[in-house]
Amino acid sequence: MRDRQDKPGVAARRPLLELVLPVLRDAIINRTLPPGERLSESDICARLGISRTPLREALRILETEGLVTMAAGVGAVVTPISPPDLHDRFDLLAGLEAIAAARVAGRRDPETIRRILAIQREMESASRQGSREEYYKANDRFHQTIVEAAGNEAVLNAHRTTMWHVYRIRHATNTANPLGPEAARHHEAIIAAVIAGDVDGAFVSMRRHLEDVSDLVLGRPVAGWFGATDHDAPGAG
Amino acid sequence: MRDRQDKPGVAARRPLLELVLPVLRDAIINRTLPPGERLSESDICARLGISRTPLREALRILETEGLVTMAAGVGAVVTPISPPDLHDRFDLLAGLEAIAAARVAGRRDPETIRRILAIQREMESASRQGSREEYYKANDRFHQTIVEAAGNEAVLNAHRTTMWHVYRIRHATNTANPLGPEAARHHEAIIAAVIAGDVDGAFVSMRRHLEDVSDLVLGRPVAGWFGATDHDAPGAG
DNA sequence: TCCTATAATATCGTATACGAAATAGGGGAC
DNA sequence: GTCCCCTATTTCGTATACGATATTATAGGA
Repeated sequence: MRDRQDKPGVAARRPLLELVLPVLRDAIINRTLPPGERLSESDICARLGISRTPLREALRILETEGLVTMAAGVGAVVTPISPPDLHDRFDLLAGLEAIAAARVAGRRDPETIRRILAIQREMESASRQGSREEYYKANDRFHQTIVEAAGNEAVLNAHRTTMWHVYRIRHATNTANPLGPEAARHHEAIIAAVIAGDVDGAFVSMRRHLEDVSDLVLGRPVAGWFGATDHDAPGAG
Repeated sequence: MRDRQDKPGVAARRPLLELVLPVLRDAIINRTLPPGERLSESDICARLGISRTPLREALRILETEGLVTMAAGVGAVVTPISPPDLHDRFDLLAGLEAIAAARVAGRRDPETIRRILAIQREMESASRQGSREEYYKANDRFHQTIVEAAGNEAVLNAHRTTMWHVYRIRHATNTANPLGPEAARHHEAIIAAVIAGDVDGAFVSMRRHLEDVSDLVLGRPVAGWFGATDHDAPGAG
């Protein structure tokens, strides 16, 4: 624990919170800490080699982000996954990306458009080659690029937080849902609106696209969604 | 400090955090703690009669909400007000309420429509009587009702957090900007779309309305906006 | 007079300690 | 055999303590 930089020269003064928070967050997102898992403070402290003070600050932040649920006197739990909650978050995502798309359309920044078109070509290429992995990565970049290009910190933050919740169910949906050609057509509509500077068009087409994705993803529940309960353990039934 | 409920009967077990967080948040929103104010932990602890442990948890939450800015080793500061940041947040607000309006339009719940129309009449009445106070209150209810009626927890949360930032500049804008007749016309368009079940129409008209409000509010900076700095003290210049 | 370096002070980050509530386990009554 | 109650242990909420860093004040020199 005492192995922080002894030289306070360049990059010293890193609160343990900043070390611990991403670790916990990543563990929750990638299901190392599965939904419903009880988070014993002493256990985590021992595992991470820190005291409870910075850990509790991290838990409070995760609670604010919705990744952890805390009950007074009882403790912290990795927020269980609930389809209604996810539906709400996808809706929120639609609003966030719609605003971003509208802004990008309003700007018509050539560099941004160039980048989006390049990603579009990557998606087409991946689609032709049947490379699902590449396709999904490019798809992520497509959305991420638009949100970043909007240049709105508040939207970007809300988007990031929302995506953490989406990522948490990715492992179950990525392979399950072949959201290929429809998505490509939607993307074309969005891109066309952006290039044309059609603000309302970009706004509406992005919302519609994400609502379709939401229906596609949430309309097909996958085993394991409800988190670690005893009666749907892997291999059971 | 030892005056918590001795009877653990009904509503015991209230962490100090839950007591302190709203107090600090309200103080920031209503400018009892003005933008830029340094938040000395020991001072606040003494004033509130608590120890630093729950206070720091509250500060971390406020930091996540964007109301407080913390620098490692330096401490907490009430986040200064910045027009670009506010612009971003108004944009976010537009996306959130647009999604809410779209959902409300999709539902066409009679009770919700009835309520919205009632608020609309209140606004007209207040407008005729020139009662600015009543008008603004009804206006708040109009937006709040739509967001709540959407029934989306994620959107509601994001909206609440965003509104805290908006409230913080209310005192400066409420009296300064006569957003009367234009807003009324916008509201009519939104209501019409909701009643007609026109999802896209509600989505777009709500966004447009809030962008106009944003331009109106942020296009006219008011003294005091940049918070407590020495060189723009009241009466100066 | 202004700048710099050094020392004193205040404040932060983290660890630990303590009281209280919740949970778990065992024994007894029905 | 089942249910309930009581006790023991764990875990949480909060306070306090300590080392380290940032800030401020002070004194010296240019």
